[in-house]
Amino acid sequence: MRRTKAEAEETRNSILNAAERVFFEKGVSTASLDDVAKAAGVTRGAIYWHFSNKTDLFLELYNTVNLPLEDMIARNVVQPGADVLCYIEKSAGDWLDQLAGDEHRQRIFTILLRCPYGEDLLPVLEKQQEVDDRHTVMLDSAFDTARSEGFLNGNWTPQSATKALRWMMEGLCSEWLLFGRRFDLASEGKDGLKRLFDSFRQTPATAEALAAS
Amino acid sequence: MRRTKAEAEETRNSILNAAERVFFEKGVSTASLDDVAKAAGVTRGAIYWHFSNKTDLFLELYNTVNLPLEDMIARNVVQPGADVLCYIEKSAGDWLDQLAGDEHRQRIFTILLRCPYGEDLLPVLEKQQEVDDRHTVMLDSAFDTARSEGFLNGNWTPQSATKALRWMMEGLCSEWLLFGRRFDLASEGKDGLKRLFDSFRQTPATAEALAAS
DNA sequence: AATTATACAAACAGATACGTATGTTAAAAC
DNA sequence: GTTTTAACATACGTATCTGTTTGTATAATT
Repeated sequence: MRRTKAEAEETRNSILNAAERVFFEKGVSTASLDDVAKAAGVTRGAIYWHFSNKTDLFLELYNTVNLPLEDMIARNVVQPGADVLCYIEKSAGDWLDQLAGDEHRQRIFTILLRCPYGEDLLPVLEKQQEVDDRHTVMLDSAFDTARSEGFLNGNWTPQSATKALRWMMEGLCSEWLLFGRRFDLASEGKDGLKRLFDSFRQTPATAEALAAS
Repeated sequence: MRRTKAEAEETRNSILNAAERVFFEKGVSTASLDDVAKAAGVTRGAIYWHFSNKTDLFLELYNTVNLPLEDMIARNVVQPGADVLCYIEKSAGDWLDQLAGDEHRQRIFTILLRCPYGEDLLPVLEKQQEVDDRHTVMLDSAFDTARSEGFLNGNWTPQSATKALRWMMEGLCSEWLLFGRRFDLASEGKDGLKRLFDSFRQTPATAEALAAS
């Protein structure tokens, strides 16, 4: 029974939504296409009509959330004049808020964390690395601006600050997502960010006091 | 052809070693018991003799490295008198050295990071959480000693320091293990630890200078 | 109005992978 | 020395899962 174009797009989306839920609950490799089909209320025929196989379905699912992901990073552009460290901190805090409030994003991230990157999903891994690398470069330059403007404490270099921030964010999100969200991501995360950025910062008073001692 | 007890234990170990390699390369869920058997130079009959199924094999594999894991944590006991922060930092650095130098441990950790914790491997996840919780408690008390002895900087609490350290370690190791060991874990990790612990520390001179300002 | 192409469902064939059952050999036990 | 039993290998049946093929009803095309 042929559906209209809009209906077809609707089933395609329902398949993607079902795949997200099923992949999240059972894992990408153990979930079968029949599981996804049943969860979407269709048969495997519909899936094979819209996607070529499970890997393709996973890649399309990844692409649906890929753009907002990169948007998130693009928002990290440095606005001249303002305190760069405050800006980076706020940017990271916003990221946490977004993740904490968006179950869709949470499921996708969890799937990506747990998925077995074996040869066929290699493009996903490479894209992840590419995004991470670009993010690292932007953070590096932002922290370098902070340093040249005298905001960065002496025992941090731009590169070390970038790494510390990235590692902390990664560990924070990993523990929250993989271990059952056992704490408040936004509040505890932003508290940690505040303390870390306080150690990044160097108030003029402190600098003078240290120089005088 | 019945083997002697020592030979049987040998094949059992070879199966565990093969399982470690195969699970690491192909992922736990996609790897078949026949893959493990071929890698070990035996048939599936041998595996089913020594283990009841794949989940059991995985659990046994997990148990073989579980003891050294907990040893690592037990080494974190607080030695009174010495600088507690230095002790924690050295302990974390030692952990990184161990991981960087032990491919066996690297493979196990990677398997644990990527494995799909779905119902049957739930005990593994729970044990991980239990170990993590004990580790957190020990770190909390250690940082609290540091605070009561005046070593901890004012903008860090014992709990926040514990979390920052744990998140940084987790993010550091995750990125190194899951993304192809693209940097030097020991040197970069210990450098990050040094800077983080410098921000934990509060030298008497700094404290006085701050109080005078 | 007849034809065609679309959007699926249903059926089919092939390949694994699993668990078990059975066979086989040599070490232990007696 | 015979029996037993441990330590596997081999063979078997079965349940998925996958990819393809075929069927089919209806929207779109003409």
